Parts: sequence; C-alpha cells; structure tokens
Amino acid sequence: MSDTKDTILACARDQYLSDGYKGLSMRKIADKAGISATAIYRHFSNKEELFHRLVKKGFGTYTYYLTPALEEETAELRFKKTMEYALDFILEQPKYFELIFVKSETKDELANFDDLRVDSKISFDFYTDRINECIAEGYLKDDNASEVSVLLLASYTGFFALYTAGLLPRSKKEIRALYWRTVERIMVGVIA
Amino acid sequence: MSDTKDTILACARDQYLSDGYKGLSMRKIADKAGISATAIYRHFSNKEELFHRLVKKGFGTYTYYLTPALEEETAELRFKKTMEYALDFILEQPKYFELIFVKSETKDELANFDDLRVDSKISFDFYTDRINECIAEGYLKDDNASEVSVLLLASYTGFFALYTAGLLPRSKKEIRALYWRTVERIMVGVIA
Amino acid sequence: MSDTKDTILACARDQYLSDGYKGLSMRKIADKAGISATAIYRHFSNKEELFHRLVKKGFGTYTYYLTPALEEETAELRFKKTMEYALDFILEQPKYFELIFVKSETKDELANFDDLRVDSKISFDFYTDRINECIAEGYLKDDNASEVSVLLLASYTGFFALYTAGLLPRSKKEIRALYWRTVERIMVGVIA
Amino acid sequence: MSDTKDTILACARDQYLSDGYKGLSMRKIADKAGISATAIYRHFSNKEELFHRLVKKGFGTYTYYLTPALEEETAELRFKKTMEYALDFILEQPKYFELIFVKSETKDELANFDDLRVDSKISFDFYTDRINECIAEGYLKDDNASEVSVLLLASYTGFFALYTAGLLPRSKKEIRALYWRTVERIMVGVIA
DNA sequence: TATGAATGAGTATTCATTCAT
DNA sequence: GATGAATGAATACTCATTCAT
Repeated sequence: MSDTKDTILACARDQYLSDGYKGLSMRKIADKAGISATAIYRHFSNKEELFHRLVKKGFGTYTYYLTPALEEETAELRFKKTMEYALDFILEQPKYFELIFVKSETKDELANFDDLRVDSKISFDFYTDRINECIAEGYLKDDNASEVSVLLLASYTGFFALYTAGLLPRSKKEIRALYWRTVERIMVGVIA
Repeated sequence: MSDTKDTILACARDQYLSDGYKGLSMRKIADKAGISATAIYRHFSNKEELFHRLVKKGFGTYTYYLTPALEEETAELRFKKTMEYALDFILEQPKYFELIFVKSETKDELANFDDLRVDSKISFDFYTDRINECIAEGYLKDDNASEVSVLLLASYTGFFALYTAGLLPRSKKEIRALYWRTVERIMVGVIA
Repeated sequence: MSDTKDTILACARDQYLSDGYKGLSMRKIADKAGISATAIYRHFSNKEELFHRLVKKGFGTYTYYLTPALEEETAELRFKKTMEYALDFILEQPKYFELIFVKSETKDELANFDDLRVDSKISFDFYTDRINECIAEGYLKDDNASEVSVLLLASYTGFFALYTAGLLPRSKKEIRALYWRTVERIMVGVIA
Repeated sequence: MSDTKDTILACARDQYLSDGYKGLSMRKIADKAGISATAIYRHFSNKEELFHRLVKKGFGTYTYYLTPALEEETAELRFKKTMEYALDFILEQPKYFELIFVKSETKDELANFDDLRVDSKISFDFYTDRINECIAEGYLKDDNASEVSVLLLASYTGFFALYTAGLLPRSKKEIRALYWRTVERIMVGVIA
C-alpha cells in the first residue's frame, strides 16, 4: 500500500544484504531510504516488526521463485523445475536465503511470530507436494514424501552453507554443475 | 595454565549459546565470568581474538567428537561411526555447530584468520578421507570422493538447519531415527 | 538558529579553557551543557568536527578582534591598532589564542581540515597587508613585507608563550606596558 | 644511576616525540622499553613524576645545546653562538622545545613542581646574562637586559610556533636563512 | 506523515594504578 | 626489581526509542 513502507523494506533488505544483521539499524535504514529514523515508526511499530516484515518478504520472494514450476505439465517436470528454481534463488538471493533458512537471529528474534513458522511450513510443504505428485505419477518410488522432503531440503540448505563457507567452487557455472551432480546422487535413492 | 582465560572462553560460549552473536559483548561475558570487563583484555587482545579463540575451540570440540571414529577396524565402520558422532555433536553442541558451520557473522568477522579456513578444510577432508577409504575397501562404489563429501556434509548441515528451524521433530529419539533414515536414503546412491 | 549547538560550542570552549585539550571530552562538554553526551551527536557528527568548529570559532573571534583596526584613517594607525587589538585578544582570549596559534594537538588532530590552514594564512596575511600599506605610505621602510610579518607575528606569539609560561609579569597593566616596549624595540629596525 | 630508569625516560621521550602528549601512556612507554607497565612504578612514583623528569631532561638538553656558546672569547660571539645553538635546538629537537617552551599541558600538569619554574628562569637568564655582557662590552646599546631577553626569546619561541604551524618554509636551509634575517631585523633596535 | 531533539543503555577499548607474588 | 592479574573510571560512539511539534 504505502510507498514509503515498501521503500523502507527495500532499504532494510539492501542494508542486510550489504552489512548483515548488525547493519540493520533503524538509522542506517532511514539514511538509505532518505527519511528520518523516526519516520520509520510511522510504518512499523518497532524494529522487531520491521524485521518480521522483512523475513515475510523473504519467504514471499522464495515462493515467487518456486511457483512458476507449477506451470509444467508433468509432476516430474514440476519437481525438476522446483530444484532448478531453488538453485536460482540461492545464487541470486543468497541473503534472503540465509535470512529465512539459516540465521538463528531470525529464529530467536521472531520466535513470537507464529505466522513465520507457517511460512516455513509452506515452503517445506511445497517440496512434499511435489514429491507426492511424483510418487503418484510413478517417477519416484513409494516412500515417505515428507521424509524425502527433509532429505532434499536438508541437502539444498546445507549445500548453500558449504557454498558460503567457501568450501565449494565460487564460479556459478561450476557450482551449478556440482549442484546437479549432487542432486543426481541423491535421486538414485528415491527414483523409482 | 591460565584459569581465567578458560573461564572467559567458557562464559563466552555460554553467552553465545543463550543470546546468539549479539549476546557476545565483552561486558556480558565479563559479568558472567565474575570479573571486570577490562580484565578480559589481560587475556585476549580484543573481541576479535576472543571470538577467534572461541571458534577455534568449536572446531577442536568437533574434532574431539569425530576422531574416536578412527579407532574402528574397517573403513565402513569408521565411516558409520563418523556419521554417528557427527549427529551427537549436532545434538549435544548445537551452538558450536552453528558457530563453525553456519554463521555468516563468523565468516565476515573472522575473514582475516586464515587458520580457520584451514580448520574448515580439515573437517571437510575428514569426510573425504573416510569416503576414500570406503571406496578402496569396496563398501562405497567408485565415485568422486570429494563430491560425495559435499553431498554428505551438505545433508548433514542442512539437516541441522531444518532441525533448529523447528521443521523437524524435537524429540531426540525421533530426530535420531529420522537422521538415520535420511542417511540411508542418501547411501543408496553411493553404496557399491 | 540552533541554540543548543552554540551552547555546546561555548561549553567546549570553556572546558578547553579550564582543563586544556584533555578536558575536551564529549561527556564533560555535555555535562557542562546540561544535556546528555549523545545529544551532542545531533549537532556534530563527531569529536573531530566539534573541535574543528571550535578552532574555526577561535579564528572568527580573532578576526573579530582585529578587523575594527581597518576603520582607521592611515596605514600607520591601522597597523598600530592591529597591534593593540592583537594584544587585547591575547589578554582576553588566551585559550583561543593558544588554540589557533600554538597547540600542536590542533595541528595533528585537524590536519585534514584544509580550511583551517587557509584561516591561518588569512590571519598571517592580515599583518602582511598592514605592513605593505605602511611601506607604501612611507611609515615603514621598504622591506620584505612577508618577512616583517614573520618577525612581528613570531614576537607576538612568543610573547604570549612566555606570558603563559609565567616568565612575564602577570598584572595586565605591566604586561601591556612591556608589550608596547617590546614592539617599540622591534619597530626600530623596520620604521623608515 | 639505574639503567632501566634511563631507558624508561628515553622511551617516554621517543613516545612523546612520535605521538605527542596523548601517546604518553604508561603502557606504551613500558612496551617500548620492553618491560611491564607496573615496572615503571619501581622507578617513578606515578605518571606525573615521570613526566616531570622528562621535562627536566628537556631543559637539560636545551642547556646542553647552549652552554658551548660560553666557550667563545667575546660577549658578542657568545651571544651570536647562543642564537645559533638555540636555532639548532629548535631544528634538531623540536619536540623537546615544544615540551619545555610551548605546551600548556606541561604547565598545567607540573604546576606543583617549582623546580621547573626555576629551570625556566635559568634558560631565560642565560639570555639576560649574554645580553648584559654585550651591553658591558659595548656591542649592544644600554638597555633593560631582561626586556631585551623577552624580545629575543619571544621572537625565538614564536618563530618556532609559526614554523610548526606550517606558515614558514619547511626546508632547513631556507628556515635558517629566514631565522637570521629575522634576528638581524631585531638587532637593529638593540645594537649599539 | 514526518521531523529534530533528546535520552539511557549499551558498544569496544584505553587509562593509570594497585596488589599479591 | 619485576611481573601478571585485576580494577574503576574514562574514552568516543551507536542503538532503539520517545516526545513535542
């Protein structure tokens, strides 16, 4: 709705992107947004809420990356596109990824906000749904879809952690290739 | 030798455990240790060094958990024990795990300390060594050991992330069981 | 406009006056101004800037003392009034004098601020201009005006140093008399 | 007597030389001297005394520079050599000069130490003595020797202040030449 | 809607100094 | 003579937040 509100959120995201959590100060955000620090309080009741909205937006972006996968024709294709778009998200929005999947600040700070746990669950369920589809379609073997989701999401999340830790190649080309080889190794155990 | 130095480090660890990175303030650590804030500087030249030592200790603890696996007789057993002890580390020292594998603060703050990157590498190589052994022994099929390490470590790290994100069951019994089932699913693709 | 800003500056000046450079702490200034230490940062971005403004004000005050000399009719009178007002400045604003002419802290701390070097130069040139006028008018003999300035300013500055060092009489009456006798002795060498 | 005591003093001098007054911290001095900070207190009861000894040494060095002038045959030569050696002192020991003649910290900090005022007086009297000699010898005209000292010392001190303020040429050759021309201009008024 | 002024608590760090050994 | 450990007070500065306008 409010233009300024979005601006603030965008600046908060950029600030987090460039300086990490400790760069997320009301003043710095305000400076970046070209308004006074106090003005933020017109739009968010406090830093906690602002951060909450930021994480919300992170989840939204993630969903925005994944949903196009639903347009594919077969369950198998939807699944594979999901894996691909998830990789895109990692590589293009690493800070958002970190914000919503990795950071414990997020968890501690936002323990009160139940809706975020719901968002978490939704992202998780997106995988489970894809896998259930694939089982139904016969592409994946009959297994506990939720646990296969755990496997895939865990690999995915951890892959990113190793990537940012500098233990994996930095070039996007190489990392993409390694990602797919890793996925393939996993798929051996779950493909029908 | 220096008792206080260890106390400080222990308190820093506890502080990090309870309040995360932003709880790691010199004063809070000092308070917990029952000394004055300035006394810390007798033992660590600044916060950076203190944090560095803390991460170092994290790596040390991790190694301490894994190395007993080397006492097993066969490569297969050494590998399996490694997986088991790694799980123990996650469950018993979750904050240390986070400190050394996940946190991006760690990375930014300690970018200068090359030795930590070496420690990272060593932890990684421990897996690669186990896998190479298993390939040699015929337990795992002939594959790129380093990439199989990536797969295993990524799953392991990500599994933890999901766990702390509250997406996995909290009971230790259940989480252990789920861990092993996840490992098994992965192993299908790599076992000979 | 900003009242507080001026108050802060005045208190900083007083603080410097009573405790010297090391008395110039943000907290002490704030205490004296009756505001919180942090409030200062609303008006000055940091101590360096505050100090810079202070020195600026010192130069301004100096100029404020000297410029009325320009209203005199002849070059000789303008010169003599300059000498007189300069003495007034020494006796009435000794700390400002010290701040702008003597202190090496000033130099180190404010090395970046080129405008201060300009201010220095302007004060210096004020003398040179007076002397050039006097040479033109025939009151002073034809000499290198800039070097005569050096002579006069050096004597003037040094006279003050001896004064604050307690090597000269403390009574204003006596010091004034001695000042003029010293000036006269110098003038012998430069008067036409 | 004590070797360490001298080392400490020398390091304090160097520290002051490189970092100015605020560089004069007990720890930094101790570090430079290769001893513990506490060890200093074996030799000086506190910082004030240490600083006092330092200023004392500054006066000693000044005297050390000037006294060879006494070896000259005539009063005129002794006077001229005094002027020359004083210039050497400025150019070779600028920080010592500042320490004993310019700095108000010195004065504030050491207000209690009467002996320093005596040292000040001695330096001053050295000039007065030279001038009295010159008057007796007929080189200088009959004048108030003490006031001529004021004139000379003031010019001398101020000349240095302008020099360090960057208002005079930085090259030693030029500054020497300018010094002598300035002295000559002054001498016109006092030579017989 | 927005701002400027202000605040109190908090940050890391440095300081001179003391004390027990 | 010297040290290591410790301290309390001080340093400049940042933070989220409030309030009056």
